[in-house]
Amino acid sequence: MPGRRFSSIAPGTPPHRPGLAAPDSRDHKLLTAMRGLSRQLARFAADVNDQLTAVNAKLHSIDERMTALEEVVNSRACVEEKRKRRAHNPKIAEAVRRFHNAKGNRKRYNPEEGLSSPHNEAVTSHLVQALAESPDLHNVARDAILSACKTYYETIRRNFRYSQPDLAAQAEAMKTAARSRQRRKRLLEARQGVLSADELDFWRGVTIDMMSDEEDGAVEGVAGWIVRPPSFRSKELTDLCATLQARLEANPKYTSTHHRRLHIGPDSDRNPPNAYNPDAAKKHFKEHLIPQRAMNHHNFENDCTSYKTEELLSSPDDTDLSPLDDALAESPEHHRVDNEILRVTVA
DNA sequence: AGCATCCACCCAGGTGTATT
DNA sequence: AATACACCTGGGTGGATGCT
Repeated sequence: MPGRRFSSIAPGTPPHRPGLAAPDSRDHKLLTAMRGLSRQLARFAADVNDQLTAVNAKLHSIDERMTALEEVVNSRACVEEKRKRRAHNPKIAEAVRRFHNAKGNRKRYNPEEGLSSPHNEAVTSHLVQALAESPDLHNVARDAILSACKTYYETIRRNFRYSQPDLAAQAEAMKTAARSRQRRKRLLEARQGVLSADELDFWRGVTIDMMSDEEDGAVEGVAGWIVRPPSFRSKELTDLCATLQARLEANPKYTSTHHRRLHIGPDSDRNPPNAYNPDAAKKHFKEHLIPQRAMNHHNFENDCTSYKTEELLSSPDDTDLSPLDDALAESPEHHRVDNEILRVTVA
């Protein structure tokens, strides 16, 4: 402990000096010394406690920063791993798109034919030839340009397919799914922003799959969101979500800039994610619904496998029932939302 | 200004099929 | 059976736009 000095009254038995003081006086001195020593010990203990608290706080802070750093590094590694298969080169892709759609370009892909049809083969050759001669891409391998052309054809082909009447419902389902996923992502980010230090440990590992769905709806003519919590979420996590949501909505800025959560809907019919961090799953899932597959460390934060296809698999009958109808048809005891708040603020 | 939403696009990965 | 390729699916991203 730097700078700390003990007083000259040393602990221990005072030296025996016969005849210099009466026994009462010696006892008094001894008591005084002991009191002083006791006070010093108390101060010393308090100092040690303070220092330990400071060290613990520092360690906690370092631990949090390390965790955050690990998450960033791991998510980068995950992205790089996933993208190994095809080089991501927006520059080439954009050049292909611009050239293909340029007013002066008369050779364009026909999405009604396959990539290897004579017409589309000719378009590909034309694009590759022209782009390879472009000053911007003169250092780029022809294979990379060819790959970008094929990819762009896929985009055109897909758009064509989704424009067909028989795929309209599927295209709509995809859009709905993407919208829902975006909403859950924003919800997760917003809640992470109001976590307190003592909630961090419990929250660690939560994914967007654990957030409620927010479906478009209306109550008594007021448009907003119908909240549908995941059926597999533990009560503890639901309670924490409620706390965080209340914290968010205590902020007028938040309430004025976010959609209104109108009504408690029935639990979401989304399936639990296929994989999750096993330790986090024990806290975040209902016991009988814990995913069996462990998510590896690399994709822990970002994997959202349960999202895939669930919205697409809903029966046609389901689509006839609006989210509000769903919500109102459900009995009140099933209505559990993140915060149990019915907030209807007329715009 | 900040947020929600839509849209276009990229691209990894899965599946089916033809070829060797 | 192994390989190559075409095609399809769907998650992620960023820009544009409209709303509060």
